[in-house]
Amino acid sequence: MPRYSPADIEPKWQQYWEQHQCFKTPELPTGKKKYVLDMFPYPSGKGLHVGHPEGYTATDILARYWRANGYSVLHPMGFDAFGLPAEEYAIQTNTPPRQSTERDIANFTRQLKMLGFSYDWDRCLATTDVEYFKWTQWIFLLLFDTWFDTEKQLGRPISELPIPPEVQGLGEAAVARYRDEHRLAYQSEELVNWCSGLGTVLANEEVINGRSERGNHPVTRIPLRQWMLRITAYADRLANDLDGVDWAEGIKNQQRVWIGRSTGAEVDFYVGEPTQFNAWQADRRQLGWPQKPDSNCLRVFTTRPDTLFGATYMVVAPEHPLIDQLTTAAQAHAVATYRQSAASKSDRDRQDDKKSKTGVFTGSFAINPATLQPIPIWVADYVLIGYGTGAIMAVPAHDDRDYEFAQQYQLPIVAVLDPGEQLVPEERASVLNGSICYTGPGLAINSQYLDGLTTAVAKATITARLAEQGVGRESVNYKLRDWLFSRQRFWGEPFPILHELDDDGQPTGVVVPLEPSELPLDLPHLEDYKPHGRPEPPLGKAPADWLYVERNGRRYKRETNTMPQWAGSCWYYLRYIDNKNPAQAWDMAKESAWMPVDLYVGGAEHAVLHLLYARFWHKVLFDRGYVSTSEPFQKLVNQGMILGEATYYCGPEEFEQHRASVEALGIRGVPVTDEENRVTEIGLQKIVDGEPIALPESDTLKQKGQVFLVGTELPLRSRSDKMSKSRGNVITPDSIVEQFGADSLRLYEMFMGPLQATKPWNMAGVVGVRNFLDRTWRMIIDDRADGLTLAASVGDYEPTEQQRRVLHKTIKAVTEDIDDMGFNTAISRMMEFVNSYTKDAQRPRTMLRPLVIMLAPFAPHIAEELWQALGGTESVSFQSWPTYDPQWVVDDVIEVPVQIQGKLRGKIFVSPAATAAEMLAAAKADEKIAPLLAGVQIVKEVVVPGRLVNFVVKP
RNA sequence: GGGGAUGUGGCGAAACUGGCAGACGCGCUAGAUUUAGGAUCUAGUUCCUUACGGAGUGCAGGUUCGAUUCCUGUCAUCCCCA
Repeated sequence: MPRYSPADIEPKWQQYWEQHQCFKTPELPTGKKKYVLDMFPYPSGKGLHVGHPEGYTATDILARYWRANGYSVLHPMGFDAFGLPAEEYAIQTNTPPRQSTERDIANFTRQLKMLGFSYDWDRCLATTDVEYFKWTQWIFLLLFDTWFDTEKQLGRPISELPIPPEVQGLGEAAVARYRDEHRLAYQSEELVNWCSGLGTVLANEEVINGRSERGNHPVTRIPLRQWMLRITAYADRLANDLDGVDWAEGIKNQQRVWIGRSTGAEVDFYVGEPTQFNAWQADRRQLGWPQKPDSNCLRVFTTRPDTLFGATYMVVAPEHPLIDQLTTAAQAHAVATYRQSAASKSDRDRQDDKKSKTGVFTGSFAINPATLQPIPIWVADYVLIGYGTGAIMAVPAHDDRDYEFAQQYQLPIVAVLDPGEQLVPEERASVLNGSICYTGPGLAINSQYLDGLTTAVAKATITARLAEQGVGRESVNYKLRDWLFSRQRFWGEPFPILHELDDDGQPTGVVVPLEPSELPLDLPHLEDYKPHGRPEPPLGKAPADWLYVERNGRRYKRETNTMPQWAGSCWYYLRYIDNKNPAQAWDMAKESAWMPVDLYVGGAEHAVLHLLYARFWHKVLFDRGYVSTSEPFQKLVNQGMILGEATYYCGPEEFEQHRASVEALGIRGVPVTDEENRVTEIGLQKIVDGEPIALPESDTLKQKGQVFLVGTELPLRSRSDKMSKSRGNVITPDSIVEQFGADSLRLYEMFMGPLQATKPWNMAGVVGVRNFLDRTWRMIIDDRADGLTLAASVGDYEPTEQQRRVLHKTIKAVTEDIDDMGFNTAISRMMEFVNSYTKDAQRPRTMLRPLVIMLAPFAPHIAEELWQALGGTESVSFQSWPTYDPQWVVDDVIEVPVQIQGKLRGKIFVSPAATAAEMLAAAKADEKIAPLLAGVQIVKEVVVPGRLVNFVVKP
């Protein structure tokens, strides 16, 4: 086998690893352990994208490196296979989803194996495996069986929930209802984005301008019974525990923002009969703050209770339950019309600052508990039912959105805060007379007992005052909402839940969970699982023997919603630990031996949702004693996006100017327009064999620091875009492996730049790393021989000092770089080794072997082949990582720069151990430096041993 | 609009804790060798300048003997959220 031929050696070694079970992980770690995890892929029909192997190669390098350093390494892979795309695809192709999913998984598996990752494939799983989702259902039952003890900040079994005596007195059904209200998994009527065209609810992100992103169907907001998970109960712990994990600050911050904890106050505004106000006030003063507001008041949450005196009107969300009560007969029509129009807008549209605010007056008034003055109540869609209480007190002088709304509808604006010196006098005056809005802190004015207090003190003072009166209390609010956990789709985990039916077949409202022994509950076979335009899920069409269950003489109907795609990915890292266990989700001894995940690598697009949901489940499992750590992922690294190859552009004017000469070259311009349809630049394409292709780099010429189209004066710019089908710039791993080999793909993806950075693909760069592998091959193998023969220059020679230095420096640098995940620089160090050894006519075998061991994590196939050629008998994967000898990583003479006034003027050669005095003497004696120092006064001598000498001089 | 990240040759990038800017790779130039198909080897390659030399890490300042690195301001690009 003379030449390096990845097509021959790669499948050979992949087969070898599989046959010899080289990467089989022990059930329990022996000694030190590392759990190295990739975010598992969604197996789409398109196959692997070059973005996938980027993170997978990084983790594979570390897994192989840690194995070589004596760790037991758990490095598994699986598939996140439930979800809408698979189902849509199945509908389109008229295949059962399980069938198309399994085909896609098979294709992904083939592609992953082709890249030589050292996964323990025996631990592979898919969220759609019945034996897997059995335990997803089991965890759901655990969530159903858990309530959150706010005092102890702990999830506890529902059997331990204290039942208040008044509930106890109402009988068993009331107790059951009370429990249901406190479970972490509960049912509730929620407003959802319902799209009848697609026959499903949509996430907010899938709704644009009141229509579905896919298919442009109208979307309406309707209330629907949904399963919810009480993630908000864990909000504080989810936020606080971020302090203890090693994640990028940016990601932690995104999670904190998403949780969005804010402290403020809840305040009740009286909206009842004005004559009864005094009585209500007296009642409240006596009875205190009620847990649930009575119907005579409107409860708001505000982060700025200090501005209560400036609340000149109120706004309720269009979905607010009190609207009918608040709307007067005269306004009824206007309010009804408004509510209808608001129903078709998404939350996102409603919060859009660019659009003007809309609203209508309800006709009724509330009493401001601070000023005791009546203020009008409006309905407006800039207030969301899902945030806070769905109603606000509007303080137009000190809130931008309230200000804008007040301007639009001529509502009064009263300043209750003096910004003082923080604004210039004219602006300050405008704030005080209400002609501009100020949202910062200041001193309270026009606020009776608050006057003169700072914002912080005023908040505390008024909150305490309201609490005394029983009309307010301090409160914490979160932007995080409870997790809407059900979907009206077929391709998801069925809920292990039964709904009791009465004699007429109607649900009684009693909900019964399945016993764990009844799991798994598999999906039924459905001939027709397509959406039908009504909110009833497709499982409603399941055969009666699946849908209806009888037990203890009662009839039950199964839950027909399914779980969302996120469910399966919330705990897969735990199942890998013990994926074959038929009796439990995982064995706890194994769990505590392997957890936490030491390194988790994946795309930043999952920064918030997946990681937050998984952490939430993990904390519940922790509280209930099933896992040993409170956080699942110790270190998280997000790989950057890989963009398509750079394409060339020029300005529209320049293009027109050179149009004739450009077109003469067979190159055409494609205008690129902005949102307003203006041409911003011209993309360039070359016509080759009648087909337009992106302008190749070889048609460009650099000159005087600029790039021109070759043969013209047309200046070019280059840019890289995201890979997408529509741009036609998608690069597939298959084509790279076919042309260059898996080792080249792995190496290139790591050599491109730092793992976390966004990087453009460049085919020439792949050629570069392939050349490196070719050179490495020729450094060791005789590429003219027929069999696998060592090159003539390789032998059992005594290494030179230079060779030893190169090797030991390389070991040091590569080891340190891998430890910091600096894979690009680790590769460049190995390139330097090869460049150096290629020049030597005698290459000692003992020096080459460590290099091959270091190359193995990056390019495992060629490393195995070279290892064998160098006389290795077992897999290079089992070799210990080389260590360096400190005496060989320092040179005996080093070059040190000599500067005058900080400018490089000469170089001296000294021992690395040279003292400052020796370096100074050598510098002054240097033939370039000496004349420059003659006749000037040396003001200061700066010497950094082993680094540099700098003279500060005065003429 | 808010939050985050990033700006270094023609391109991808490197630079430890403030100490020779551009390692390594691509591309390009010249030469050698060979034409077995992105071949191999050697030398050069930040820009300006014939040279001496000068300038240079988005831009404008600051701190320092010395700044890609620290500070202030500013511009641009990308990502996330709204």
